[in-house]
Amino acid sequence: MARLPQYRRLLEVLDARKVVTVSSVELAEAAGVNAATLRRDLSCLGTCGTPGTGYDVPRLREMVDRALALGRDWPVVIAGAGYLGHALARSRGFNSGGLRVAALVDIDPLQVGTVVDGIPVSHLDDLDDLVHRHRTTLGVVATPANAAGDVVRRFAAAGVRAVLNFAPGFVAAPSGVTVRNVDLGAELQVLTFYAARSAPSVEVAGGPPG
Amino acid sequence: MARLPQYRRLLEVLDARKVVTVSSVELAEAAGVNAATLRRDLSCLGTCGTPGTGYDVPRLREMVDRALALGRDWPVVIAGAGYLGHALARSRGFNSGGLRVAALVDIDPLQVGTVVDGIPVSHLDDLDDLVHRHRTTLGVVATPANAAGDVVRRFAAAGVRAVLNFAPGFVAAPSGVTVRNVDLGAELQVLTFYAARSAPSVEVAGGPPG
DNA sequence: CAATGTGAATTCTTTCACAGCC
DNA sequence: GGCTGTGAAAGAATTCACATTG
Repeated sequence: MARLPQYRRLLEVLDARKVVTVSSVELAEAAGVNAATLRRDLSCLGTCGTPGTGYDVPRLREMVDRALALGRDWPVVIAGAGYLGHALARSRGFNSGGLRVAALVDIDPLQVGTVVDGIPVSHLDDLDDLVHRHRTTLGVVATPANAAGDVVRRFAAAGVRAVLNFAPGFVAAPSGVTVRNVDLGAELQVLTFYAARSAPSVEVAGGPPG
Repeated sequence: MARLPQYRRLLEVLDARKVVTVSSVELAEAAGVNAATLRRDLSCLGTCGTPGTGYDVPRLREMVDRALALGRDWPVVIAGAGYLGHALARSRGFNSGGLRVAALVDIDPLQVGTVVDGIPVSHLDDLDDLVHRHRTTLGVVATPANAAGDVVRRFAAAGVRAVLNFAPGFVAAPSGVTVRNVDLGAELQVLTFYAARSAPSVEVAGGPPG
């Protein structure tokens, strides 16, 4: 479910505030979804709430983490050490819940050999080596569009199981690999549509699973 | 439609290659969607293909641009001049088809006054002024999570019609404003789910319009 | 003949509404 | 009384299949 990370973050906040119990209505409102939708989402994780009371925050948080398979170590390799690669490497979302940016690769000689926030930048040609050495199953593409296809294939050949691609344009998934394409420019282009019509609304991006 | 920008990019590529005609099957395959889905998407723009032949690339491209209201000038203001703000300000997706990053704002004294790729970085307090001066209707939030709510409200107060929020956590839309929340960390967390189960597939992110 | 555009069917998602439990 | 979990209804999105058109 694409909404689980959203719930996870809210639970993190509640937990930090020592809130012990939360109802589906409260959590749903904070997440910007319908309460019934939230309850159905959570019911997929097994029975996790108590009727009349609500959800136990630490327990629910743990169940969400288990569903997302967080909690174990998830070393990530990012291809592309430009501004986007830097931003992702330093972001909390890529370095929490077991996720951890283990290495960056690039082809720019000025970048290769530098260290970003404690993470070394290696050459793209070392990708296979790095993936094996760090036991990496997740790759991220933050390169220009024309390099994306090649990089995804390299990730796949190295044995990565899933790739998050930020380069614009559709990249097909090599067999055995899940590829998720996120086009930041496209997100903005969709907004021009709404701004032109000016029909106010709230959206949460996240592709349908399948 | 969230897929129109995807089609737009493919048409751009075909146009550059001087391809004059394309069939729904070809275009759908390149975009990673079903041909019937593509045809229905395009039929919303009005009749634009010729049976027996296919779609005229330049003409279709123009129709997609019109549907997305591209072609006119879309000045964008980005809040947050960290690595992500830099990446977005320089990206082609934010600077094509009429879209144009006109200004950046930050609160860091080290950033304010600098120039990024020809775009000046001003102080957050000048946001209202900048939005009016550039006639901005689109805002982008690339700040830390704790600042996002405040910045969105500032954008709204300044009269922006739509905001793209990259800060994690749901930000509710002030009345009259469309807010699109994109959480890059969440995209990666969803991939852990697939990597753990290792069921290969391709996904294209993009929230359902609502 | 080849390929669009679209009713009809299918599938997926969201929401309602309420039985059951605390 | 309040709230969860879920069957059933409603609503969207996708896909099929074909009449229609160049």
